[in-house]
Amino acid sequence: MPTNIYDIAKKAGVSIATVSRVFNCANSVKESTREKVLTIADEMGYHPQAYAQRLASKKKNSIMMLVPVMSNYFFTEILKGTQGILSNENIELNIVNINQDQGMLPQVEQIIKRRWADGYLLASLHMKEKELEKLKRYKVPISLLDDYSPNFDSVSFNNTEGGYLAVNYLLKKGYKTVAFIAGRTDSIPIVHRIDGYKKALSEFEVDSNENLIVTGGSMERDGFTEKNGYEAMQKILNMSPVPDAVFCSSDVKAVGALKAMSDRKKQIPMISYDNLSISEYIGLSTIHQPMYDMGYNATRNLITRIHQPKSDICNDIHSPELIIRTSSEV
Amino acid sequence: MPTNIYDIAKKAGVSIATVSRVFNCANSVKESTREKVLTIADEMGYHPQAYAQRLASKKKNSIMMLVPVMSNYFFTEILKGTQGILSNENIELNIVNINQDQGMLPQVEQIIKRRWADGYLLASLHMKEKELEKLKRYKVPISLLDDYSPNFDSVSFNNTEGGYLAVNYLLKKGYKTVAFIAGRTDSIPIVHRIDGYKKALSEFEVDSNENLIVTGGSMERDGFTEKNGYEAMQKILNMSPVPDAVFCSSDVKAVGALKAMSDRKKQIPMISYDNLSISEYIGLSTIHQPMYDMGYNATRNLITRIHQPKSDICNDIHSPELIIRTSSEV
DNA sequence: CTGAAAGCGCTTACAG
DNA sequence: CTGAAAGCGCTTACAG
Repeated sequence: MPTNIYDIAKKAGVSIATVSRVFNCANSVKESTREKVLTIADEMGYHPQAYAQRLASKKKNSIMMLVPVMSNYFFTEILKGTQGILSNENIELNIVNINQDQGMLPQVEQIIKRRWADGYLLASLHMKEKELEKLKRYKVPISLLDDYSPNFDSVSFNNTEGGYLAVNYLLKKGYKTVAFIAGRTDSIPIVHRIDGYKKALSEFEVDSNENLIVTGGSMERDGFTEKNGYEAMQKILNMSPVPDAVFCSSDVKAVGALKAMSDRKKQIPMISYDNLSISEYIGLSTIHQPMYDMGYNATRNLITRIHQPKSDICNDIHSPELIIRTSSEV
Repeated sequence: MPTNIYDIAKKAGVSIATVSRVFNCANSVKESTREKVLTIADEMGYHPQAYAQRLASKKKNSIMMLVPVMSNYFFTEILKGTQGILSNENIELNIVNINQDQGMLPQVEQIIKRRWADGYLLASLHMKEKELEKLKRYKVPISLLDDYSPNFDSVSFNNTEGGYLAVNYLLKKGYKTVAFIAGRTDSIPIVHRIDGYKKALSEFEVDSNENLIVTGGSMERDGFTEKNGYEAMQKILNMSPVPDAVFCSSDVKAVGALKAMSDRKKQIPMISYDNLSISEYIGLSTIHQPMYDMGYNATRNLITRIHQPKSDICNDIHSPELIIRTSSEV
C-alpha cells in the first residue's frame, strides 16, 4: 500500500500541512517535529508525489529538451553543455524525441500543451518560421538551439561561413574541383553550408556543378552515419576525373569516407564538420563548432527567460573555426 | 490565461466529463459533440495537463531510465535499443542522470518515491546487492541493464568471458606480455574483465603482473575518453621492455591509444571492447557487445513487468564475441 | 510554530 | 450518450 501525506501526518500526530512544510523546507517547523516527521517518512518510504506536488504548487523546476535524433554524437556533445549548466541549478531535465518525418509542429504543440515543463529547448528542429510563430500563442518560454528565429532566444552557427571556410581553404591550396558530401539537402544547416561552398567557388571563379554534391544511400539517423559517408566517398572515387578534394558535412561521415579512401588506396584531401572528440585523434581537418558552449548557452537562455519572461530576445550566432589536421594535407 | 477543462466545457456547452471523455477516447461520445469539443480545444490551445491527468487517473505510461553518464557513446548505442521498442508503444521515456560520486542509493530512492514513472530502468549503475535489496520495498517495476542481480530482471554481459576471449587470442598468437588499459578498477565490469584477463594468463602459465594494468590520468566521464586511452598507452610505451600486446577496456580509449602508438611510431597489437559503430571503420579488433539488443531487451523486460508484476524474474546474460580487424594484426 | 480548509485540473464509477 | 460529484495527493494563504 503506497503511503501518502495523510499516513505520515497521522502517524506523526500532526496535520498534513506540517508534513508538507517539512518537505518544502519552507516556513519554520519545530526541529523536533521536523525530525519526527522525517524519521517516519523514511521508515515508510514516503516522499511527496511529483504529480500532486506540481499540480498543487505550479512550481515545476523542470525543462524539456526536444530533439529529432537522440542517438548521435552531435547530441551527445550538446547535452554535455546542457548538463554543465543544469548541474548548478535545481532543475530537472527531460529529453523527448521528435519524429522529423511526421510533422513536427503537432508533436511540439502537443507537448507544450501538456504543460510538462517550465520551458522548452528545441534542439536542431529547424521548424519553419511560420510554424514557430504558432508556438508563440502558448506564451511559454522556448529557446532554440542550433537554429535561428528573430522571435525566440536562439543559439546557432553560421553554417554558411563554415562551408565557406572549408572550401576556401581547399581552393587556396590550388585544388580545382571540390566535391561535397551533403546529406538531406532539405536540411537547413546543409543548405547554408552549400551556400558557403558555392560562395567560395564563385570567389575563385569556378563553376559549381551539382553533380559534385553527393550523399550516400543509407539514411538511417538522417544519413549522419559512417556508412553514409563511406557510400558517398565511393561515389566520388568513381567519378572521372576524381575530384581534387572533398568537403564533408560531418565528422561521423568523414570516418566512413576515410575508410573508403583507404580501401581504394586513393587519398584525396578532406575537410569535415563538427570537431567531435574523436576527430583530434584520427587527424580530421574539420570545422569546429563549440557544441558544449552552444548547449550551455541555449539552456542558460531558457532559464533566464523562465525567470524573466519579458527580457530582450537573445540571438547568439557562433562563428565556426577551421582546424587543420592531417586529413586535408595528403 | 491558460485554459482548463472548465473553459472548454463551458464554451462547448457540455460537462467537463464529456470533455475529458473526448480526450481519452474512452466511452462513446456523440460524433458531433466530439468534433465541437475538439474544434474549441484546438482554437483555445487546450490539452489536458499531464500532471492533473496522472494524479487523477493513476495511469502514467511512462518509464524512466537512470544512467550515470548520458554523454558517452555506450549510452548512445543502448538508447537506440530502448527507442527501438518504445517506438511501438505509447510510452514516454524520461532519462535522468545519477551522480556516481554521491551515493547512488539515495538518489535512486528519491526518484522512485516520487512515483514519476510506471517503472525504472537502471542502466550501468552497478549498485551493490544490499542496496538493490532496499529498492524492493517500493514494490515498483525495476529492470537492470548492463548489470546483474538475482532479484531483478536484468540484461548483462559476461565481462569475464570478454576479457578472456581477447587476451586468449593475443596469447595464442604468441605474445607473452599483455598490458591492460583499465579505467576505474572499482567498476564491476572492469573487475570482471580483469578476471578474464587473468584467467587467460593462467591458462598460458604466464604470471600476472599488476604493473601491466594501467589507466590514464584523465578521469572525466569515468575515464572513458580518447584522452585517457592516449595517456594510458603512453605509459605502456614507456615501459621497458614494452609489452607485446595490449587489451583495452573500451573502443573510445582505443582511439586515443592508437594515436599514441602512431605518434610514437611504435605499433603493438591491440584488442579493445564495445564495437561502436566507428570501430569497423577504423579497423579496431574488439569485443562485440550487442548494445542495441541489450537496450531493447532490458526495456522489454521492464514493460513486461509493468504489465505482469508477478511474472518470473528474467536474467539475460549476453555472451561477447571477438571481432578481429586490423588493430590486432600489426 | 501549527491546523482547517480551499483549491490545483483532471478522471471515473454511478446514475440516468 | 451525458452529467453531478467524489476523489487523486498535494500546497498554501489565512487564522491563530
